[in-house]
Amino acid sequence: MSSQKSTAAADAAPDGAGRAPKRARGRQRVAALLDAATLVFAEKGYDAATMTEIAARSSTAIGSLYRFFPSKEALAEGVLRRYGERAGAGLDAIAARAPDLTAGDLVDALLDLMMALKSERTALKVLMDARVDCDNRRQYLRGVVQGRIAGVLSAYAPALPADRVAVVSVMLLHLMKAVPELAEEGAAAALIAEMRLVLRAYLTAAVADG
Amino acid sequence: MSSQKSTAAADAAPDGAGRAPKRARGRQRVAALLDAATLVFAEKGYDAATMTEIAARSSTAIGSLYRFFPSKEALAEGVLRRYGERAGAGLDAIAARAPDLTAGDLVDALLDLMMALKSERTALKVLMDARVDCDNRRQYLRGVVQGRIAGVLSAYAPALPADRVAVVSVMLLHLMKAVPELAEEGAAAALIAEMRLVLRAYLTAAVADG
Amino acid sequence: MSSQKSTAAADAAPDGAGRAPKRARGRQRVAALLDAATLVFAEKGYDAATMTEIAARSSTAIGSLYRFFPSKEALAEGVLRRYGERAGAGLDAIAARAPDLTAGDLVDALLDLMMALKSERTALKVLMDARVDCDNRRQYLRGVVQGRIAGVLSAYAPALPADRVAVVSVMLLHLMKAVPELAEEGAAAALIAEMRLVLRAYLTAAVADG
Amino acid sequence: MSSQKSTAAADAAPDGAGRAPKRARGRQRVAALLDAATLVFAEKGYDAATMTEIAARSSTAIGSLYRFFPSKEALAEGVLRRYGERAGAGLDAIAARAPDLTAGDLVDALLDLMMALKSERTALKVLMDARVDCDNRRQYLRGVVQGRIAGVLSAYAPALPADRVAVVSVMLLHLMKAVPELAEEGAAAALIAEMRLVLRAYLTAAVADG
DNA sequence: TATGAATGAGACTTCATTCAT
DNA sequence: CATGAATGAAGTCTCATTCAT
Repeated sequence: MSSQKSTAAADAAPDGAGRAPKRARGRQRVAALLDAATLVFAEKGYDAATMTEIAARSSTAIGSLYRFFPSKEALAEGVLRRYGERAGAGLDAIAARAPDLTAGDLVDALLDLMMALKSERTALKVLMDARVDCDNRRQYLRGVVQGRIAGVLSAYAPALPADRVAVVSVMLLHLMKAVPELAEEGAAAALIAEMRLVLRAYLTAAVADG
Repeated sequence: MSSQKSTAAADAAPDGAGRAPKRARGRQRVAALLDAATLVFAEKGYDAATMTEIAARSSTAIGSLYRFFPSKEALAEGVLRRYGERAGAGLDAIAARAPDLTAGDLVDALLDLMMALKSERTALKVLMDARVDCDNRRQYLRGVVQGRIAGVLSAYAPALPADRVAVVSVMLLHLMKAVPELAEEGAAAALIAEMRLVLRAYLTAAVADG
Repeated sequence: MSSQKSTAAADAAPDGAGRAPKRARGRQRVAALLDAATLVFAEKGYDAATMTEIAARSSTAIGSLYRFFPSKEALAEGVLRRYGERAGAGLDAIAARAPDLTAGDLVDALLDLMMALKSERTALKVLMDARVDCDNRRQYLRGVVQGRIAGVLSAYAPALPADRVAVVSVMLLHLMKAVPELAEEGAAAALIAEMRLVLRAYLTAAVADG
Repeated sequence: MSSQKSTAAADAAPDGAGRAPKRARGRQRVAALLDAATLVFAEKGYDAATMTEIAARSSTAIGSLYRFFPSKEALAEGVLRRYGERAGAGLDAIAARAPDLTAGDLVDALLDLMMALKSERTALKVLMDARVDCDNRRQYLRGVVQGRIAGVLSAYAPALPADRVAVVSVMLLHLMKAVPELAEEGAAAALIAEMRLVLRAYLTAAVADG
């Protein structure tokens, strides 16, 4: 609103309202870059994906891509981080409702979340498999998501002892990882339904035993 | 009886006894190459793995690697094929014993096989995800292993209707895929035990329902 | 008038005058690459010529060479194409003057053109012999040059029947091909003079007979 | 005739008659190798021709090829040398008959020889263009053939002064070089006939002038 | 002596990253 | 700050040549 003077004479108003649009534009750009990166990583794999294609897919100059993400690894990290945020938010939302859910509803909620993040999951798998930022990022993400699932589980079954929560939540995460792949098999619907049974049976048994 | 060939692929000399050593050395070399390739693919991923490193790890000149596997893709196919053979053989052996096994024993047998193939499984995952020989080999392997699992299931529960066998065996495969990853987590032993529970519960329920 | 661009391809900036320098530099770079390629192909032959040397000779990074010519074959095609353009232009110019020339003058003009293109001719020979882009480019070039010579001949001797034009122009082309090689022999001057005699005699006889 | 004992017990009679068959076999082998080499060089060009293919085409083990020709360059030199011998012999034969021939007959004889050596000429061209054994062999061959043509010319026209013989024979060689290429054009027959005219006209004029 | 598996230098090509404009 | 041409390290693959059998 306040300025289209994108090229010259833009160095007034150092902070307050002047740079807001700039920052907003930056955010949009970052989002577009992450979208494109997620897409291309998922399609081609980490190594085969090229920075040039990612830039092109988001209509960004390659130089600008490097301004926001100073390396391919940083870009991958960005994709991973955003996934972590989204998955975390989804899991937190489920955790909030967990106390009032039946086992079946809880499983449905988790499966729905998984399906919603399906495209990002593919990119995620590729990036985790690529030996990129192996230890730092991987640990982090694992921790974030794992911890959130533990949170959901605790909220759902407050009586479950901590050691069981740890084991069961890891198992739940691993079981849910299979969902996006099942969704690509021939009989996707039947398999997802079957997975719902598996999860519900496991969850019920785990909570009862605990 | 007369040989010390310790490595693998040990169907001994059915040839004219003339230049057995030559062929034997070739087989050893191929096995060493596949071992190294499996290792490096698992460590680095398909693209990041370099033919040079695979050659070096098996103490082979790069030219010799290319004599046996004329391209990186062919090498990946070799790794996949060998995995298919080993997994197939293991599953067939289990299928033979299946009629006499309890659910718990069957699950144990499957888990043991999975653990035995653990290192190869990691390479397998990477190679299946890589956009290599996508359709031909992937379909084939999937078919071979999937079919073998269906065979095991049929042998174990002959009364299970065909459509259930199909769905349940796909689900079993996907569940077992998680095993190698679980084995790399912190509390590996507890997680494997937990997976045993999951599988036994699912298998029992599936057979009872069917 | 305002420019020092000494190299070639000097059809000056018909663009929007905005980023002329960028395009001009590209043109210069392409010209330098083609010059170096022509030289190296001529010296070493197609296969023995290395992209690395061609890049080095034109003070270009290997990556830049590949930006302009995405493969060795494309580079060879570029060399061929430029030769075709230059030879075509030269022959067209001769055709325009042909009606007013004596046989001797016409032969001189053709020989002069041949000598002017001498260095490119050597590269051309090598590239035509190489089993590269065999059919497409080869046919094309042959057609362009052959057709232009036929044009010169028709302009010079309009009464010559079409079938004779075809045969005679092919023969002229083949005779002229020997010129660059003669120029590298010991007694170059004498041989060129001799070739002038051969051509004049043949041309005169052919036109008279026809 | 004297022995079929090709495998064993052939090490008696160290020199005289015993090793004759061995030597004969060697000669055959060399001839087969040169034939294959000529063929493959002509087909693929010097660089693209592989020692392995040349060995295979002559049913020779690669190691044996290297026993007779210790390098690819040596093999090329062998091909060139044999061509020189054959062309030299042919030209000598023509020289012997030259005094009794008309210009037309002489040209016919030369063209016939050229056509007879056509396949070898192709290999020759490829090898001369490849910058192999550039100076030594090339000079040699050029000298041998050039000298022989000069011999033919002197025999045909004893009155021609030496300096003219030199120039005319070089020109004749260069004109004849075009023959194999003309033979591959569309209207081969017409072009060969045309070339006969060119050569006869040039030869007649040169002898008359001289 | 014949054989052909083994060797490794070096070619073509790609692409992450930089920096002049 | 944006742009995208330029850079060069590194990867896959070939093939002349050697040498153990």
